[in-house]
Amino acid sequence: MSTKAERTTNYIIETIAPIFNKYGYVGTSMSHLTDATGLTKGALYGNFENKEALALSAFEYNSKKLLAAIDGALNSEGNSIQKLFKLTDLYRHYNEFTYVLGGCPVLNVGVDAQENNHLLAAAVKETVKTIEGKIALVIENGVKDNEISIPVTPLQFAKQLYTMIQGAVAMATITRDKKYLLNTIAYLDHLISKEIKK
Amino acid sequence: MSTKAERTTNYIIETIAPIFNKYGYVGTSMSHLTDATGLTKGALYGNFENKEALALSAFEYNSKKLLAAIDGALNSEGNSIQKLFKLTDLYRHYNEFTYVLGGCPVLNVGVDAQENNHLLAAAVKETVKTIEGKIALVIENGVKDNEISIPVTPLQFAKQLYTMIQGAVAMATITRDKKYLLNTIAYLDHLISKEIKK
DNA sequence: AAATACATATACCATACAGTATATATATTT
DNA sequence: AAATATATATACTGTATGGTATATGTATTT
Repeated sequence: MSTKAERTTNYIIETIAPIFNKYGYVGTSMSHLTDATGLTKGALYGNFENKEALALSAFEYNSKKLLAAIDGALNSEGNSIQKLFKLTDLYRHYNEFTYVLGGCPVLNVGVDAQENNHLLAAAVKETVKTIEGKIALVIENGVKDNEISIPVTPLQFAKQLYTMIQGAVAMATITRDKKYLLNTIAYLDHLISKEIKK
Repeated sequence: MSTKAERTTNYIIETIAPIFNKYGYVGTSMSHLTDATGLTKGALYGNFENKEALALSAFEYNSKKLLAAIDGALNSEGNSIQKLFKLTDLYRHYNEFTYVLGGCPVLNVGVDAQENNHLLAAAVKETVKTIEGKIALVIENGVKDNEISIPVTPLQFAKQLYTMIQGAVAMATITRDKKYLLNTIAYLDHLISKEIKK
């Protein structure tokens, strides 16, 4: 059984994660957090050193959820091509998926923290690297198994793929229009089935 | 000859534009702005109604600079394909271009203002629409002149193109690695010359 | 050059901010 | 159940925030 503090800590993190993600590091105030959690500053500062620690935990929480979803797609049954389709499927519905997270953590925190919190910015960079690595691994196996043929290295291709996906995420976020996701994913599915599949 | 206030107003806008773009709407404080301009709050509030008006003017200033650069590319001499290459050329060096603006205004303000300032968010949306329209026009003329062949409408293709570009901008911003821009632009140049050029 | 209009600086609001010391309440152990 | 350890609430820092009234300074007009 977990201690009271552990449960409170978890409750705080999952409650504030979408808030930091939506309003950004500077845009989120401690009163935002006390309001949302129904706890006092005493409770928050009893479980976290400061605002920065709260924001970092919030991002890590969202990042883990995202990475778990990506893992779910890329470690699913089937060959490499099928795994990539599972990934594009995730991003086809990324709007709904990220709703509870308060938006895309990579995009929101990545852009927001850039000049406002360097620890957060570094954490996002790390998440990006992890995601690209996961995609690259699937592609690498696809090449090994003679399912996939690409003109660049697996990591390079993974970066290209993820860049296009994040472009759709960015545009959908900025314009609040999920068609960007739908159309880009349609394009990527075409790319996967017609261009890289042997 | 312009009045003193006009000159001061212009000086304020061009000085604060990169600051708002870098630190965001909430992340930028009035003391940031007085420090950067060397002026007092009296001067700032004498020329602008409030912080929001300052931020809107700052974004409009950056937006105009961006649109002017895009116009410079798309209205250059040559056929439609050549114009598109001029556009990709702009984004190949987008890092250097946006340095004085404090980063990409579409990405930075688009993400930052989303939940923090709805007027700003709407202004970015408008800028996106304008950019997509400009690109679509060039593609439309290319189709008319029988230079270009695309499987979707010109506007749809323009949106796809801009989405990929903004993906590279986002990734380059988040990771501070301009290779994303170079590689994506290389891919787009290939796409233009091998896929859509007749 | 004097009078007037305009622009900027100063000094000040009230409020919100992140953070803390300490008291009170709640779990956990004995 | 009592004693102890732990967790949360309260009340309070000092500072920074956006914004303003007014005084001072600077252009522009006459």
